[in-house]
Amino acid sequence: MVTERGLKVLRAIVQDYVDTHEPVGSKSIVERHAFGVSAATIRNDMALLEDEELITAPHTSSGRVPTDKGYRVFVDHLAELRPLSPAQRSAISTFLADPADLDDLLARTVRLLTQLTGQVALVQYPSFASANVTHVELVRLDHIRMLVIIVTDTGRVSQRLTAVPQGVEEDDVPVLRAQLAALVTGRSVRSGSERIEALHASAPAERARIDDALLALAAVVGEELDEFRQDRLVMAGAATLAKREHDFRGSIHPLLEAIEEQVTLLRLMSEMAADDQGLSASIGRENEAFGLTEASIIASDYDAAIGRARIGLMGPTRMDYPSNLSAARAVARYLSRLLDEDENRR
Amino acid sequence: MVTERGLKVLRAIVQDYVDTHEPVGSKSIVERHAFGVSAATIRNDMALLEDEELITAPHTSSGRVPTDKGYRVFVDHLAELRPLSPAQRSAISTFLADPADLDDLLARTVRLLTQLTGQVALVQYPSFASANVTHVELVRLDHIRMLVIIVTDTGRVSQRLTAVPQGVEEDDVPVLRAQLAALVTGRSVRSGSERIEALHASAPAERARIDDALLALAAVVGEELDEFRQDRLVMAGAATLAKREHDFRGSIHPLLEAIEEQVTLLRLMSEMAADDQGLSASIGRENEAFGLTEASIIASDYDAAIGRARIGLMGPTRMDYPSNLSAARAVARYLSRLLDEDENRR
DNA sequence: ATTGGCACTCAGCGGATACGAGTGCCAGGC
DNA sequence: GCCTGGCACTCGTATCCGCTGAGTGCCAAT
Repeated sequence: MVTERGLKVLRAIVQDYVDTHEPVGSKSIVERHAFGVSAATIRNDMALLEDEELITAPHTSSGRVPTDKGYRVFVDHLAELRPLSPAQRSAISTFLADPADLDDLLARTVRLLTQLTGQVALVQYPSFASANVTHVELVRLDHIRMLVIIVTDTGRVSQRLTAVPQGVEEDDVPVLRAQLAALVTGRSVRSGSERIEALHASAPAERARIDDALLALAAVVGEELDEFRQDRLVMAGAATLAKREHDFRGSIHPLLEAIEEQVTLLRLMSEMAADDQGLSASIGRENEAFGLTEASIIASDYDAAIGRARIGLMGPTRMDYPSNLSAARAVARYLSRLLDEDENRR
Repeated sequence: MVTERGLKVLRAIVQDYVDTHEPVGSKSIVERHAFGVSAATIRNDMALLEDEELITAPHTSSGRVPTDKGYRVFVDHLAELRPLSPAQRSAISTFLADPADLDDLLARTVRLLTQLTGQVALVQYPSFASANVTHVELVRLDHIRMLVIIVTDTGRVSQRLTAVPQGVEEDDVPVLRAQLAALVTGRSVRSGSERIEALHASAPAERARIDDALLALAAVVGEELDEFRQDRLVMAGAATLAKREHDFRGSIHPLLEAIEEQVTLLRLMSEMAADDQGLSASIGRENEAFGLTEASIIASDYDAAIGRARIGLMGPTRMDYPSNLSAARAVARYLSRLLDEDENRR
């Protein structure tokens, strides 16, 4: 069992270690923090913390370093986040002012986050899976080339150029357009995609009555809708890793891999359990299943009109959790507000 | 003046150094390469090469290492590129088979290149500046939200969701569409963009006669066209850098920076002068103006229907030029062929 | 429960030494 | 005139050694 003072000692160790990047000893603790006790007492507490595997000594007779478990307890018992400076607050609002569209907003958010924290920033797109299709547009470019455009109520637009081998006459376009629209407009992306799948899976006899061109176009629409269902991620700040590679036991390779393999990070971010404030952290070896053992990821939920998504930060296990959590939360809140306004304006 | 054998010695030094990553001495040269002379003779040649600043000794009495200038001479006097292995050849064709569209093709190309060479791969999009606008489509989503779509003859499509504050009635859409089309269809991206600029710069009296909605939409079209004129780049393989950071005098930071700052790399790639085969290389300090001094970039032109563009590789100055140049050339040729076929099919 | 004291441990540092790969130069040979 | 073997010399790297100092664990006293 860890005592009250034991927790304070742990906190001091984490803070000092994050600051100095050096194992912290009992003496330096009493010097830097106003504990009312002597170094020897702290030593006793540290021995207990070591029993609990919250801290560890890199070598006999050296200062102590928090273990992953220690960081975990530290984060869970965080008294308070470090509030943002006024400069940081104003940076958020100026940086995110007047976004052109969602892409632009999230691109700026990710740059803002990496600038505020110096860490790799991750911004997850809100999922479009539950968005509703409002428009399907069909444009005939020439005899066989058609342009299919899909718009959802969340403002996402996607288009796809496709070739219809059997060719399409200009006169047929309105009919095809209406048929496609009947298939998916007003429906959610998910259900639209399912209907198209059903269409292709239907009995040959039934399918024979359907125009081949329609079938081909519907297939394209289906593919596009499936793309809507995939989560997306934008990132920034990878360059900052190079400066601090010794923070990652020498190799930033796993981190760069993860950055290129967006899928891993997406899964990781989705699986993290958030607290009541929407904040979450995954520390060190807790990420082992995702190929990361020397890195921590913290994330904060934000609310878009469509649903929740997350923004996150990835950095060394030994990161400044109070500041980073606080920055992530502040940006997430601001983002939610912007997206709500946006929703109301429509 | 460098003798014939001097050149052979330089070649041996570059090859061995790339292989072993260690300064190469006169003795090891006569061992590994079938020179018909003794180590002392090689030493004399090396002294000459050092006078020409093609090689240098890291410290007195150590083996020699090629200088940037040495690599340059090596590349310029490259007798022949190392031919690709059959496995590599077949990898190219299977990897690039049946691309869905240009984006897909280039995304695959970049992954292929990084896989073939283990370097960071760069693929420049062909410039759309000289493409011609074939369609402008206008879709009314609701009273104020309009969707503008632009298609070029090169198959690139782009769309933009925009709000027209004064609102647009459904009945007005065909007129507006026709007016926009008159402005830009059939014209090149460049000239279309210029006409729209002229429209906005025209005298107030004249502009007063133009519908406000049209002006707003034309502005959006103009912005999109400008975006067509910007070059784009896709990259892959950044993760491979981490393993080899000591190849870059310790810091891969400038490289990661360059990767995040795509603009720099784009400029660098555009400014490189290609030889008659379409190959080019920029070595070490030759890239100083772009913030890179420990890296080399090699590039190979490829022909898209629209015009030339480049694919490239970025790696340590001490890279395997014969193999990498050869890989880049092979992929570029294959890419050109695919894009030509594509053109013919239309 | 806390404290001062004390013996002990061990990483890091600087200096000394040995080693060896590689060079430059020279005199002699083809 | 070019090539070669030989030789003295240089200097980076590895190794050992002893020292220092920060930090610990434990104990007896408060």
